[in-house]
Amino acid sequence: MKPETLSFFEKVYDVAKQIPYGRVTNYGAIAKYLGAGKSARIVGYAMNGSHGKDIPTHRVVNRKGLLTGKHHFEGTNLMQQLLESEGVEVIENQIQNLEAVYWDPVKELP
DNA sequence: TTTCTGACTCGAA
DNA sequence: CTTCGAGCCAGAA
Repeated sequence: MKPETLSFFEKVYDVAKQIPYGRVTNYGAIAKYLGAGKSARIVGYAMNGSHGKDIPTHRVVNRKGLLTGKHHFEGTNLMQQLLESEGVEVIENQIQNLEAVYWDPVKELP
């Protein structure tokens, strides 16, 4: 499989699917893993197109641990509830103890 | 065809 | 200390 044939979105989806249960990551980390450290916004945009796929987009937040994309979920706190159900403490749309649940694809993936 | 926007991040003033 | 701008890719108008 030639990675060149995979568009940026495909790669983003591939990484996002590999986020372990109870962990979270940020857009910049995924972008950096893909070799485009400055394309964090594209990662977020890709999440917008992940609707209907098996992508746990609720595990992807901005680098501050803030649930910037929660507005794109149904209701007002669905994203937060999904994270809390996985053992992630979330207060005011912000992940608490982020370092404990943070998952960096650059370090965790080969 | 060009232009604009978006679930972001970082460096510089 | 705070504030601001530039860069990245893809899709829609």
